[in-house]
Amino acid sequence: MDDQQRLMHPSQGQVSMAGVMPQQGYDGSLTQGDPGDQRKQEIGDVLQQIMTITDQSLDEAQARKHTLNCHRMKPALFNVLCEIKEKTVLSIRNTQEEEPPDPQLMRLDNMLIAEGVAGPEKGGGSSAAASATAAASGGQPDSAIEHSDYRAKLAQIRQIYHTELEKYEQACNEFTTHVVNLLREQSRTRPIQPKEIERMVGIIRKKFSAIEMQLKQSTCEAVMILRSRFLDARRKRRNFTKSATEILTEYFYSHLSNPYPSEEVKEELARKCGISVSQVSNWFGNKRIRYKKNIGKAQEEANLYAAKAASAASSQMVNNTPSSPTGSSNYSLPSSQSQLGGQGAMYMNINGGESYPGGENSWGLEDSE
DNA sequence: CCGCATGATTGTTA
DNA sequence: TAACAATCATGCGG
Repeated sequence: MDDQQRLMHPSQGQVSMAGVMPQQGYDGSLTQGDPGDQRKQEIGDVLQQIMTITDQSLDEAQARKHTLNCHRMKPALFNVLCEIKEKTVLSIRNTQEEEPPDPQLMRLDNMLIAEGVAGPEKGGGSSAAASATAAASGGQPDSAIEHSDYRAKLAQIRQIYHTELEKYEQACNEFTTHVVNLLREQSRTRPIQPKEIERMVGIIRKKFSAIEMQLKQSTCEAVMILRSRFLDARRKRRNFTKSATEILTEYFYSHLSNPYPSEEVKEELARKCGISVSQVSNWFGNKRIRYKKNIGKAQEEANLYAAKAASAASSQMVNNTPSSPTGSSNYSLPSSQSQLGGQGAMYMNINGGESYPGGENSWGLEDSE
């Protein structure tokens, strides 16, 4: 409050000087003997009273203001103040310019809107979380819980953000109204142009928008942390179900010569396993690389699935191995599982103990199916 | 709690 | 652009 009052007083010092010194007498007389001195004294007193107004209690000030306003010299003095003001205000006017919107603020705004914190409500608070759960549960049952959890937290952030924003807004309005009223009140004693009030309002708004920006910034941070905690799948990695892993592994080993499922197959596998296509792609990517890295270890697993494939295929197999066109993809197993026909056998490809899966021609060029 | 398994991400490459 | 390779970060059994 005091700040604002003082802010609006910069001209007072000048006024007291400029108003008194030249002594633009109302009767034209300049520095004359007694009458001039007396007038000078009077003006000095009036100015002194104006200056001390803010230091006084309200009642006292009110009374003094009243006497000041009724003072016979008030109108004249007021005119002088206006004149001086006119000169000084010009310089103020030039200094204030419309600055472009802060890019930082725009970035924050955009992000908040993108995250659904600011801007139009996406479905409406808690019900949004519920509907999101319902929608997601069709596809990925596991992540649906995470998702709704995330939504709930986001809604929480959103609520806090809006509450705070509202608070600021209210405080800003209250403060602005207060200051405007104060200035209006003061404008009876000293010259205050509407433009100045506007400017003051602008200053207040700017201050409050700076606070708002801080709020936005911390909200953004909170959202980022939330995201990293909930949406970064790495943090919430879940192993696939046993059956899913089994399906994938089985496919992998039964297509070991070319473990690159097509998009359609990936979709099929994804559907069977209850995971996404990209997860299937990830899985095969990981599997291929890890198989290559450690064939020795993979052999155990390979044999297992080979046995499975064999038993599954045995019903259809009569005599010959169904697919052994060249030596390319079917390698015979060293010992115990030697007669595991079909594709199951080829993962035992032994090429000098080197860990490369297709020997001289690594994966991809030949397909067993 | 440690170490390995494993799903996901990131950067590079052909 | 998909695959690869390296790496991250969590899951989980001992």
